Amino acid sequence: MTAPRADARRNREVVLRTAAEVFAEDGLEVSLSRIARRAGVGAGTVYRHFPSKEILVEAVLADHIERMVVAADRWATQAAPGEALFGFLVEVIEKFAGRQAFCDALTADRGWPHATLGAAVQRFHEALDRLLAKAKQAGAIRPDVHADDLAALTVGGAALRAAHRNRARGSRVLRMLLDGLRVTETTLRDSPEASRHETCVECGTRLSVHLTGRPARYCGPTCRQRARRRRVDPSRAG
Amino acid sequence: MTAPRADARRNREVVLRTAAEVFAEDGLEVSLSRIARRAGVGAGTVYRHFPSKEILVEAVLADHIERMVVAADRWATQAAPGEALFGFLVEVIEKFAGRQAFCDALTADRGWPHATLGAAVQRFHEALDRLLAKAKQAGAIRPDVHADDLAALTVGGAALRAAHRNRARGSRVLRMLLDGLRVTETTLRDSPEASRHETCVECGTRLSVHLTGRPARYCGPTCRQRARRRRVDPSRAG
Amino acid sequence: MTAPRADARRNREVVLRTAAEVFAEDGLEVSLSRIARRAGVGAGTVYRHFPSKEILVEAVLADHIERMVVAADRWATQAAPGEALFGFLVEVIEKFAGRQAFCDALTADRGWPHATLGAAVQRFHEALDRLLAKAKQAGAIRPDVHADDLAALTVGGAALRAAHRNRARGSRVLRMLLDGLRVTETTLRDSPEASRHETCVECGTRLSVHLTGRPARYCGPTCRQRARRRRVDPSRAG
Amino acid sequence: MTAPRADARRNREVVLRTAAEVFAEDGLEVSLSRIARRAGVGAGTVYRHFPSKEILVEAVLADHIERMVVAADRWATQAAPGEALFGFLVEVIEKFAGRQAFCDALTADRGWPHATLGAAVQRFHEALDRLLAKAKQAGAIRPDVHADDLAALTVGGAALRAAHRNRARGSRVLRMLLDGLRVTETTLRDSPEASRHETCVECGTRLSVHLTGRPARYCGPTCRQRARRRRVDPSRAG
DNA sequence: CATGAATGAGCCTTCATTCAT
DNA sequence: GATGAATGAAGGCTCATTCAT
Repeated sequence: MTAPRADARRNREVVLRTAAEVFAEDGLEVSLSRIARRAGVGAGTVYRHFPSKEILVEAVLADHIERMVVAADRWATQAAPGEALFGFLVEVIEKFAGRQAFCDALTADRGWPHATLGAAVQRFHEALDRLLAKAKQAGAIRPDVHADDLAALTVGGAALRAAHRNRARGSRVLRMLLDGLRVTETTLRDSPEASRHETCVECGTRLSVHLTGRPARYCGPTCRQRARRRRVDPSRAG
Repeated sequence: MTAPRADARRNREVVLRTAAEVFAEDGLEVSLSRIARRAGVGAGTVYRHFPSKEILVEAVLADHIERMVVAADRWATQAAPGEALFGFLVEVIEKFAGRQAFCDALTADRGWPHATLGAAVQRFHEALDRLLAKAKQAGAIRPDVHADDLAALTVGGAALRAAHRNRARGSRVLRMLLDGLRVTETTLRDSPEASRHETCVECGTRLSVHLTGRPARYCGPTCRQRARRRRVDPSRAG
Repeated sequence: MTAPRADARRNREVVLRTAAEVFAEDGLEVSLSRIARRAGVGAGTVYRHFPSKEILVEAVLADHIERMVVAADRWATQAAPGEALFGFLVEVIEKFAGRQAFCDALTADRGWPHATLGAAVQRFHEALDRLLAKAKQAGAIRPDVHADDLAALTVGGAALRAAHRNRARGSRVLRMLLDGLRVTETTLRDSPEASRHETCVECGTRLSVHLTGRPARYCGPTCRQRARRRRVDPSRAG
Repeated sequence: MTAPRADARRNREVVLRTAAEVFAEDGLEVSLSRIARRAGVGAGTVYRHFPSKEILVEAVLADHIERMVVAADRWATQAAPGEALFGFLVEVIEKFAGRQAFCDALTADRGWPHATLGAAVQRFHEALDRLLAKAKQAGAIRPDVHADDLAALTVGGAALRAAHRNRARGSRVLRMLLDGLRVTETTLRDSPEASRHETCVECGTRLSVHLTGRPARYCGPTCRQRARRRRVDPSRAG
């Protein structure tokens, strides 16, 4: 009863790992038979563990995202808050550079019919949020940055890295961009912590200044509501 | 001689426009028959104008890139150098956000067998280069930025914009990143124009400081050679 | 009323000639548009003169076969009976070598839905028959050879010529074969003119010898009937 | 390891046999789906065994040619040299009559991209050569006949048989032709074994007679060289 | 009448999925 | 459980034929 389990589990691992390799090399379009052949198993075996190609794809993506969650926790315990956040972002970007499908998974709201991937993405966002909160507390990052911003930045960074023909310069540009998120005198003055905001805390639109009354934080009810929704149910965000 | 041409040319336009829409919506994988159906023509008509799917894809991509070239020239004549460059970058990013395939085309060196697309990309890079040169002359951007950096930034920016669930915040993050390229006191001090560099002008690696001798500009022979190649033959870049 | 006729007729000729060339070069499978393009006309013009590809094919084949009929008549008037027949056979074989479709037409009973080709083939057989009759009268060919035999020999000869890698040797083999049809002492003894036959005049099966009664000419009622049919209606032959 | 093989091998056989039938009936142009339907399998199954239509075609042709090689060896061991050769020729002709494509394969030098067919044709020629050599030794056939002549004769014979509406008469004509290859007093006088040749041994052109010097065997250096090439490398022949 | 663009059925081929072995 | 053969629905592409210009 336990003996065959070991075999099966190992097969599952092999298929998963092989699929990840092949997807990374040639995209999600590769045929299942190629994956099966490279994994050294029959097509039927793939189907035993992953009832459809879509499920296999999701499993691969979820697996990689879970690894990023693990990495996030590692950074959290092994580096100062600021370094942890930025180190993690760079690690994700490097890992996902050139793997369009993996990036898509990070932000895709819908289209993935099974829950596995959604849950992994959820955990990824939470881990990112934890790193971000600590970095903010430590004053290592602008306080008006959201976790969503970083998730999107991750995707953009990976695309940038993949697009730059010169790896070294790609890294340099990336560092320049990330440095823009660190606290500066200017950003401090603009941050939500300052008593009076010049731009909408939610979308950044410049606010008209009223000398009387409580200083405005949002450009209008739309952004106020949006920020409220996030506070109530962070998963819905947007 | 002109009579049938009118019909045919209009059909060609319709197919091209429809293909662009469908590609943007569902990616390059959509079937030609779907494009044909949506364009209101038969499959054969698509093939009359574009002898293979690959050619159709390239035509769509090249068309969009050419439009960006036109936009670049428009910005060049209608705005101050700094605004022209940044306005153009934002326009490209907004247009290409969510259109992975279009972005791929911008940086793909090879793999597109027909010359049309390659030529369009070439013109795009040249237009970008012209805007960049003027912006540098006007002191509106860090002088250590290359056209390649901006092309990659464009791709990354489009990905970021597409990835951010909140359009407004996506724009804000983007603006933050682009602002990082503008000249600041710090960047001035780091620029190649300064007498002594702290980082490699080519790749940004921190340089060890030697108090004697001519101040180093590169981290080593690799980067020095790379910069030289670019000066000699800008098209090879990298 | 007559002016456009001239144009049209010329176009018909051009298409017919071009089609013949292209069919000979690349087989019957070539697309009509290629023929039209090479003929310098539009596809519609081809269809004006030949309402379907099949009809065009038949027209080409019939045209070539008619030319052979003309050639047959030329040989009949310009050479001695024996030379006329053998010269004609060689000419047909040389012309049709390597043109499978043209050969098929010579013997195909059915499958060509329109009458044009059938009529041409009929005339070809008649012309062949006339040459054969004269040659027999002149004693230049074995008297037990039928027109059908020669038609089939023509097809086989063309195939042989096309199949032999060495043109000169191909011709030699062909000559050997044709010489087999000329009268020899042996064939004379076997001919129907001899009073007693050893083989069936129709199919060549050896006859059992009966010392009494009228000597048999056929191996049985089947062959007797077949010979009779040919005498009554030569076109049905077989 | 052997279990599924049984099914698969049987399917392969069925497809091969069915394809042969259909090709024989309707030519090489028939669609694969028709073959699949008639074989009682799905289109994909055909592709599993024959990765492209071209490969299937070659497999069918090679299969039939190999059978002829087997038949040649059978004749060689079971009949006197002369009968073996002529019996074999008749068998090939009867089998290939009406199967244009099969005949084409026998003489096509190139155009078949995969080696299978070429190898089979090679073996066919070698088998034919062995039969021919023995027949010559036995004095059962004119000594100036080459294997190439017989290959071409085979093709021509098949075409003749297919073209003749009357099977029995077709056979008779064929026999007449083949008899032309047997040794006669006349041919003996013309053969290369005779001390003085009147025609070129290679191509049959009449030779001008020189009373002095060694009697010529070839009409010129071209034919002499050709004969020499054949002696050195029979596969290049031509 | 000529033109050549439009049509759409059909072909070869691939591949996710099922199922007999 | 594993295997890999079988299936059949698309997809890209061609081309005979029709029809607007």
